[in-house]
Amino acid sequence: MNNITSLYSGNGFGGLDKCNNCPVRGLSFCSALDTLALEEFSALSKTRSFTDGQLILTEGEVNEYIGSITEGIVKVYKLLNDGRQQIISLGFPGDMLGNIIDAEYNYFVEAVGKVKICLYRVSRIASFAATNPEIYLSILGKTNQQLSHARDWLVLLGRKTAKEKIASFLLLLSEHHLGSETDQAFKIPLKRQEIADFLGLTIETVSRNFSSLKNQQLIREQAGHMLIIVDYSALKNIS
Amino acid sequence: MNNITSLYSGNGFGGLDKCNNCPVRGLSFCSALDTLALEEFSALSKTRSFTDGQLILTEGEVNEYIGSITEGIVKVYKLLNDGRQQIISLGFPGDMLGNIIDAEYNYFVEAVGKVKICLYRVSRIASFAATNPEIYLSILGKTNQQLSHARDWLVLLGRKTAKEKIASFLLLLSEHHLGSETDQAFKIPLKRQEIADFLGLTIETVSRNFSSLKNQQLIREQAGHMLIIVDYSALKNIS
DNA sequence: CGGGTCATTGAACCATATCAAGTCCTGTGG
DNA sequence: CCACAGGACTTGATATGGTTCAATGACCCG
Repeated sequence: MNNITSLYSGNGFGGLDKCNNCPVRGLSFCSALDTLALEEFSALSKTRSFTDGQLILTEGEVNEYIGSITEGIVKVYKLLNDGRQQIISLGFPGDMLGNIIDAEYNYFVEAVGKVKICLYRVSRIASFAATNPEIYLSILGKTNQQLSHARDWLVLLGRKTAKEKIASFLLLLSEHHLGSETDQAFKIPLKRQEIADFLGLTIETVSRNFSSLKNQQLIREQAGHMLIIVDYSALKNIS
Repeated sequence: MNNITSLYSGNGFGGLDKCNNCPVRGLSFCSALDTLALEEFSALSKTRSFTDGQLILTEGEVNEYIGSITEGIVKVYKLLNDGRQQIISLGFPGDMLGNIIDAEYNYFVEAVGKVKICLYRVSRIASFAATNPEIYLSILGKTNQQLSHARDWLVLLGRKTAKEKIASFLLLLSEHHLGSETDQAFKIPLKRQEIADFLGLTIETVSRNFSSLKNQQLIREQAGHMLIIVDYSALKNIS
């Protein structure tokens, strides 16, 4: 076992330095806290790292932690009995993982590349909230955002064609500027099979539509899955 | 205009009687409040009724109210430019409508049959929460539940076949026991077109799969869209 | 009874899945 | 630095589930 539970151990160094240096300061659900509350809150956190493909949370496990992604990308997915898989969401830096409501966690969460997460015990959130109820509002905000994204994806899965799905997916990625600051190229973090599982397609259909967009000169792909959107507005129209 | 905004006017009679007689007492997000808080909270509410097909909330409107469904069913949906429609969720008694986070509301909500809703101004929730922060946790719980349902539906839309979708839909309805207490038959509240828009299918495919399930003797349909699930476990297997 | 909406059914078509090669990367060991 | 092995991706041929188009049938309400 080297999932979230077994890795939660030892003391974090806590304190405000940790938060002030945090790459997602201002994005995470903790960002709503004032300086005083943040100091107290940060003492409750532990930072953990995961490598590509590592399982972070599992369906059915006791829902003991929530976390905030500080670095990297995760995929959240569900499985059907026969192995069919649906990726439910991608988590980017600043996104919240887990929830403080359910007794059991209901999804699989897996690191896509190198990932760092700032973790809190659900039970400690409750006691912290006794004096800092605004943390609930903040978590509610993150949950509401996830709901909004999930519902957008419902429209995509239910009513969009394969090409529209691919275009929407690329635009989603481009919003998260995954490349260097200077370059418009960004890395596609998912494999074709994962893209397929995210868009409700097969790997072949994904591949064909990538090729088609390349032929239409709307995108270009470079070594190492680096993508350049050549015609942004055309892609937007398609989506 | 006779949507939610224009109908919010006049004084509710408030007080605990209202809540004690409420058909969704114990289901709604207000149920977490203790007697004292509930009395205060209920004074903020107004009850409004809607008839079949009436628009309750609109995409783009100022997000001024949240509500709790006390009677009836609503459909929450999104539209694409070209008119394609996806129903995002069905709201049943006890379910929350709207949110207290966003500045604008992002969906269309329409009454399916006769509907009653208990309404609160978002701005009043904020001031109420100053002394009763547990209301946030309660709203968070409802939001989390909606997220969970949305994610289940992502799997359905992305990875299930038409027949699996229909079976899942019928089981969803059966969980909400829409019929009389004594009878196992329940009413299908949606038209075929609406079912199609919920499941990401066409009306014809929905119809064909209903027929097929009838031929297989797994379900029966009576006058007025009353449905009987003959073989519950077979339906469960399919889903 | 008659007109409209809603639902069913049939036939043809098509977007996507499935099956099957092949090619291109990428990391590894020599 | 090259050879090679295995996985990832692409492309082609074929199959098929679901859509589309069209006609008919059932039901409800005036």
